[in-house]
Amino acid sequence: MLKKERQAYILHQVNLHNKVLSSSLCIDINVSEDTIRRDLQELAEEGKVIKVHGGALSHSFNDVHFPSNGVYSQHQKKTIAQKAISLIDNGMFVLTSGGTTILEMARSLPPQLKATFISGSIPAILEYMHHPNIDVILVGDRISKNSKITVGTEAIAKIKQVKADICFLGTNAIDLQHGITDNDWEVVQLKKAMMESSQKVVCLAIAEKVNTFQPIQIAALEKIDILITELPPDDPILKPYTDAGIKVL
Amino acid sequence: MLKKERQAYILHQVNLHNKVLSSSLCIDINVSEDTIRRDLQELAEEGKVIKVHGGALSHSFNDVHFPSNGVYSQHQKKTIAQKAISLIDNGMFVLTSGGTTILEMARSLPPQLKATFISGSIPAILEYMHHPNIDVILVGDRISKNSKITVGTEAIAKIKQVKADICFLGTNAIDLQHGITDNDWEVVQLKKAMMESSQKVVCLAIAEKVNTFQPIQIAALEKIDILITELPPDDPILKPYTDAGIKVL
DNA sequence: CAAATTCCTGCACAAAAACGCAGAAACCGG
DNA sequence: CCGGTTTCTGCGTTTTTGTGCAGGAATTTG
Repeated sequence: MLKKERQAYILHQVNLHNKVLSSSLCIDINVSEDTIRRDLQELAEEGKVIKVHGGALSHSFNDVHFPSNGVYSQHQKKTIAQKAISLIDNGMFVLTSGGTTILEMARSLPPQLKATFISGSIPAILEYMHHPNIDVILVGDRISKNSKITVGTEAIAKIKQVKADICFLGTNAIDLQHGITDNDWEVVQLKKAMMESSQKVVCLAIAEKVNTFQPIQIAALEKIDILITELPPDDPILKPYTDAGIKVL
Repeated sequence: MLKKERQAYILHQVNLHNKVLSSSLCIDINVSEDTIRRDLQELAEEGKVIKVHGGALSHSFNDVHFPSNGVYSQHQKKTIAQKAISLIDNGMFVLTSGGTTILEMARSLPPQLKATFISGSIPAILEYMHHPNIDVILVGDRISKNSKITVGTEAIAKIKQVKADICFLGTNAIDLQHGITDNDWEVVQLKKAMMESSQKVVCLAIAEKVNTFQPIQIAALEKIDILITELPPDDPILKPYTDAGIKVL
């Protein structure tokens, strides 16, 4: 990996997460801690980041508010993202839906991962594009402006042509009775197609979405292989899902 | 293998993968590392790539690309954008390529315009998405990270299905002898398809691109209907194009 | 205040760049 | 066809750059 490339990656991470730990960086990129420190020092001299003990901060972080946590339950989503990423191996074909949890996953992908990601979500695609080693396939069709993903028969047809290894669904609602449900007809059609085109189906859901439901059903519980929340797998809330044969992480 | 040939290959690799290692290049092409370095140096001096220790990077890495022209030439591009927009009427189907000039046009679209825009350029799509009255169709396929547009046979096939009213091409080089030319093979294929699918073909080019050429031809001059630059239509530089039957704005 | 990180300095080693040079190929004007 | 020039390429050698490692100093944290 080239020096500039590495620094671009660091900068990207800093701008996304507002902070970065040199320890986690040197695991991600797989270089010595010294190299990371030298990179951070250079970036700091160019005024791109603010160097602090143990890592670096984004410049915008210096300003007023303290946005990272709380508001969008970002911390929980990061936990979920980490678990999800452990399921991805080099060379895989990965289908993803849209949504903020998926976005968090996209941002946290380790840079040395080589895989092919397929999606119709514009924000997710933007993240995948920044990644140095990921091939990106964009599913085309009409764009739904409020969900920022491509929807329509063309998109569904394209997804059906794919045979992906794994599929990650940002989940708006899941419960025992209705399975996974959502409130946008077109998004539901897409997610159905994605599930059919994948060997494994993984649902990402923050705990507050568990045991809630929405008007339209995407699929019954049996169709789900893995469920990921920010809670430990043995949390009592998740027990019924484990009992239903779903692997819970 | 000829020098020019080699450099075109290098450029293509950079445009595809965003980076090249000089070590891998000299294995691929089977020349000494010195030759590669000299090629990279030349390309860097022409501003085609950014040379770094160990290889070269595409411009999209460096945050802002200053195209030899100190001030971004944004003013010229705004002028071009205004002229281009005057060609769009309500209800039209509009095909657009990528590039900064197209982007400037996308930003300047009047909010009451109701039309359908079709493109594979991610930055352009982002602009269209923000527009209140425009329907956006995204052409899907593999994403070229450097040019940030979708490329590949799927994308071309989709474009060929379209019958658009007008097509706007961001133009890298145009001259009397070679017509419009470019340096990325995959982008060239796309632009060709777009021209064939449109009733009218409009080229947007800042004046410094006029009377220059690149290795790969997109189309001869005769295929162009309208040429837009920031200069007044009667500027002597543009006279030969008017004589060739092109409408110049 | 004590333990654990993290940071800095100097150093060593490897990879890549720069430089000068020489042989080979292409070009060109008689 | 030919001798001279230019361009291109590859090979050593030297210089620079990038990276990791070991130690001691500085800092955070409990």
